[in-house]
Amino acid sequence: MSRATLHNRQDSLERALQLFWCKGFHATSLKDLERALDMRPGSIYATFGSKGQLFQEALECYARLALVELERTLDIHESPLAGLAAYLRRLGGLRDQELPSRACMLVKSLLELGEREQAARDKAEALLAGMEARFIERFATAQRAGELDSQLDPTRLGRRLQAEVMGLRSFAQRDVDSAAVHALAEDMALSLEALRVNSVA
Amino acid sequence: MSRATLHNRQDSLERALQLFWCKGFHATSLKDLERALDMRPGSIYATFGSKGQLFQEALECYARLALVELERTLDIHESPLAGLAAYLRRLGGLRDQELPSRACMLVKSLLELGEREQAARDKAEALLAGMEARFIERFATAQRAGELDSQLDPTRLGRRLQAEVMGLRSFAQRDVDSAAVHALAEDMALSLEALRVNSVA
DNA sequence: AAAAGAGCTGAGTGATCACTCAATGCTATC
DNA sequence: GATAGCATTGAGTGATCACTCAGCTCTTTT
Repeated sequence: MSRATLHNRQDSLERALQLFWCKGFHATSLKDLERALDMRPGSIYATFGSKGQLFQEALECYARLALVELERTLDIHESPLAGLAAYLRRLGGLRDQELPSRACMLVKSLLELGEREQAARDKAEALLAGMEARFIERFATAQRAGELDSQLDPTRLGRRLQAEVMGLRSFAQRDVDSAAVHALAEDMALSLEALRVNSVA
Repeated sequence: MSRATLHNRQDSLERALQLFWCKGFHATSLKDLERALDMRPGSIYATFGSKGQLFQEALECYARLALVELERTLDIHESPLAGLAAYLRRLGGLRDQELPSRACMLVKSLLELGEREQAARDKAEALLAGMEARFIERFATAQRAGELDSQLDPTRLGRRLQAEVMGLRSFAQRDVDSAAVHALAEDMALSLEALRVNSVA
């Protein structure tokens, strides 16, 4: 019966993600979205409901991709601590990649959104909590594996790491050269590796 | 001859700063500013030129206040490293104060502004570079005072500290309780103090 | 080929955006 | 009290905002 959809939903979502990640919520207009998705307003609203709902879906899509990326990096390292350090070093290459923004979209949203966009704000908040939880989990694993002093608190370490990532990525958004970002990531990775029990060296 | 000005310029600027810091550039409308400054559009434009120029002045005002605050904290500590650690610990109390935002306005601006607001973006960029320079300077002083290993690079340490502050303040913007922010700041302060040569402990 | 049901279109909605300017208000000087 | 001159006003500018919906197009079913 029905007409076939012209646009793939996931593909449209990823295009919207690029835009929102790059320009933020407020600076992205429906005109921008129409252009990027090659869709007319009616189709956008029929598919995604509203600009706010589309943004929230984009946030979820972003966090999903970010988590996959994190997981992939962690998986190729047997040692939990080495995996987390590798994740930091990967972020050191932020300025070398072609990305919509060097900064984390969740942090951008957390800082940009106000009470009027409460739902999206809550979504960003929740997704950040999810990332934090993953970090904490990994530190707990490291502790069970004996890589980490049993007196250290995985929760504090996880939050610390999240703050480091937030700082690293915000710093990378500055107009600094690639080497400075690499050096910063390296310093952070070294600090993290210094937590290893048999590396008091 | 002329009529006396009704509004104190600096006072108006600080009101605008509150608004911009809280809501960001895009989400702050002229209606909001008219209300907060108790000025009609004509007066605002006669005094500040445009929304963008007013924002830039607010950025400068913010950075001036932030630098004074940093300087005050550094001044009451003889040891450069102790001063920087105290600055971090002060930021640990972010959630306990009544502020427009826990996050740094310069970082918020850096993440929010795009090419269309290039001038304000450049301003935020420059002011962040100024803060970084102050951090680096202090690490260099610590090194000359023998508090810091001569092999360490004050520039890298300064950038690292700026990234830590960015991360701490962004993290504080999350919906976490005050204790978590205090703990995070404490952990960062301890890391910084661990750089002291005679504290290998 | 007709009908039915879905997706798509794009001109148009009222609201709000940043901003302007002719008129007016106020004060200091003569 | 008249004049000069800057500060202030606020209704109004065109542009853009997010969003709607009646009509159309396309595909499948009968």
